Amino acid sequence: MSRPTIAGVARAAGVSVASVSRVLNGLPATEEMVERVQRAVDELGYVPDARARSLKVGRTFQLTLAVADVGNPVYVTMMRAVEEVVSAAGYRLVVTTTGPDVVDEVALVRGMARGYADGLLISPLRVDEDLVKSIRECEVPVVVAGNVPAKAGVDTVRANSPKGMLLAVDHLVAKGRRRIAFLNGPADTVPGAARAKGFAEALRAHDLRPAAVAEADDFTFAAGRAAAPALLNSLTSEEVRVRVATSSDVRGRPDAVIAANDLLAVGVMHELAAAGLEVPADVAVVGMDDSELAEQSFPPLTSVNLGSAERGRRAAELLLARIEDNERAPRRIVVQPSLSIRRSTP
Amino acid sequence: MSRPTIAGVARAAGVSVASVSRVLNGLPATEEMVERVQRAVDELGYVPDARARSLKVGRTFQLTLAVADVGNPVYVTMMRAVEEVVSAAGYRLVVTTTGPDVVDEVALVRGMARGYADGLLISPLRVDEDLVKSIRECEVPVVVAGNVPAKAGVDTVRANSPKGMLLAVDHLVAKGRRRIAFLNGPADTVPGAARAKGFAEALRAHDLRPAAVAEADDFTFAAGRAAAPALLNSLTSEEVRVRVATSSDVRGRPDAVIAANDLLAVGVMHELAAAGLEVPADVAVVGMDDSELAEQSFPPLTSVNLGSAERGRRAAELLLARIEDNERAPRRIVVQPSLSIRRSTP
DNA sequence: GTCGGGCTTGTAAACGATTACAAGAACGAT
DNA sequence: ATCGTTCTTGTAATCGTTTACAAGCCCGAC
Repeated sequence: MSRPTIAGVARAAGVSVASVSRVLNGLPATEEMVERVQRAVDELGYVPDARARSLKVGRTFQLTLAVADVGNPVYVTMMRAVEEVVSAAGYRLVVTTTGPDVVDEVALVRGMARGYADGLLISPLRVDEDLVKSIRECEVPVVVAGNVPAKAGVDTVRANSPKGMLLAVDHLVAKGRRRIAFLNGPADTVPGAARAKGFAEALRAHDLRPAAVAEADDFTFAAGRAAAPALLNSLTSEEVRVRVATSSDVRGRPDAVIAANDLLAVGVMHELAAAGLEVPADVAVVGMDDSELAEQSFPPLTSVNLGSAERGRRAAELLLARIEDNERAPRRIVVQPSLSIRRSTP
Repeated sequence: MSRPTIAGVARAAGVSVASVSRVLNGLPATEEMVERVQRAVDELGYVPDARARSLKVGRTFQLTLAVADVGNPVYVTMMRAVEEVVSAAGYRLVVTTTGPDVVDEVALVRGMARGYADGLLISPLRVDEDLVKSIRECEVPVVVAGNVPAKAGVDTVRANSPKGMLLAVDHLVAKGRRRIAFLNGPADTVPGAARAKGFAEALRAHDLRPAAVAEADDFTFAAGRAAAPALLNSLTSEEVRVRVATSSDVRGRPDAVIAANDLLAVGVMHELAAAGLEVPADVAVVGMDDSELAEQSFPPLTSVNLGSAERGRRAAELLLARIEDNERAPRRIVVQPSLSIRRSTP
């Protein structure tokens, strides 16, 4: 009844456990030996126990991908890319969710003792001393998809948010928009900070001033909707000021909104529609991540492709390489963005 | 340099490995013993090896959730629910993707030898003899979120698609729609077959005939868009017929479309917009699954809630119960649907 | 004072694989 | 015929835990 072990197979085949193991691992053996073992294996339906195997060989053949929110479509893109690379290398991918708090991430990395997986690929929203420390001390190789200080000495693959932001602003400006607003996620997150900085720089490069800036509580659709009214209210007060000052065209109601990710952008579009404003005629909207949601949303969302698929792929490759050789110098890869233009911009 | 083992801790604390193990597992020990072990553990930063532990105790404390497509938002809902239940019970959740083919599912179940996880929760798109057989023979408990024959003797949690379909049709009829079309996913899948049947029954219950039926290659957004023209073409030919026949109001261009899931529904909405038709004024659209996408889409999508969160929760509970007691009689739970009305219907 | 009972702790045998090492078989060359 | 080489196979140690069992200790009761 109980599952057969290698000893059972050996007994059934009338050979030693070592021989069974050898046949199963493709080591040289005689025709007849292979034949006998194979028959016994088939007959008993034997499958090697992964636990025992990994205890002995010191590897689990599992890799963990930790993301903050499975509901964020950007992780779908990334996950697909990671999955492809790691499964080609013979690993199983384990996906876990950390939630938005850095303490959860630290706990995950700490608890990531050897034995659960052979490597960890983490995309942290917030980074602090503790997290960096726990990553350095982690017993298994860790690759970060995101931005951690170079001195952490860890492999990283990150996006170039400022450049991406510039692409978005370039595009909007080329289409004649000058009153550009920004809906960020939490500014105390790594991507939030990077995008805030990028937005400011990009506007400066065009000699523009932000039409409005708001900050959502989270990188989610709901938070985007919730924060949008603040953006809309600030529009209103801008409008008031315009009427008083009759200023240049850089004042007045924003004619474009850039959101820090696609979920927020879609949230904004809903609120714009609720306010009776048309996209892109009245207000153009640009998202970031170029996730599947960008093409599914209506109108389809112009979005900055921050290379999530490529980041996933490169990060997975880095992880595999480090598992191979833990002494190699840490690499820091930056993936360049591109812009996917769709109908939410003119 | 290398990771400390329980033997190292024992040496450092000047006690036996058994004592260390006992302290770590909370078995009775003297104050002083606990103290010494604890200090040694802290000092060395010892963490038990999960592999060795699970080899000995025969459990991995991991549960696997296998879904067909991580990009389908319905699985996000389900995954969240499952995660909550299993992590409360002290298990880690491993999510894997099977792809749309039944052979992949069979391979997954077969390869699910004890040692990778303590249980499997699978939501198969297609079910055949082989799959049922592999599930019955699987060494770890398996719970199916979906419909498999009762004779398979396996715990299942499934949705009530026909009832859900009826809710959708009831709603559309109540709003005065009579020319109802249906965009299904592949009819050779379990949900595809159930929904086709449900749609036919629901229309019959209202003495209506289908305005049009089309079948997408997949339950994805892209497949939905690709299949929509077929639906639209059939609309056109219907329209032609109407012009010729001046028939009753059950003929003519569909004034409502029900899609077999939210992704397909959103795909249809895109094509409707491209054809210059307004939702819901010209055509009402109803999706199924009531996933996050339903509220994110524009207009927000009326969708049949097939209870994915509850299904996930119940399935996880069933799995935990079966792990507890593998002899209990298999249960077959059916979760009742409800309708989430949004603005894609009048 | 001795003996039995209850605790605490240590010794050693698992769990199910892989693999170093040694022994045995086969075979060609001298 | 004997020796050495090579190839195959088996024996046993090992990975890092848990846990059954035994041994030792302290204590109170007779």
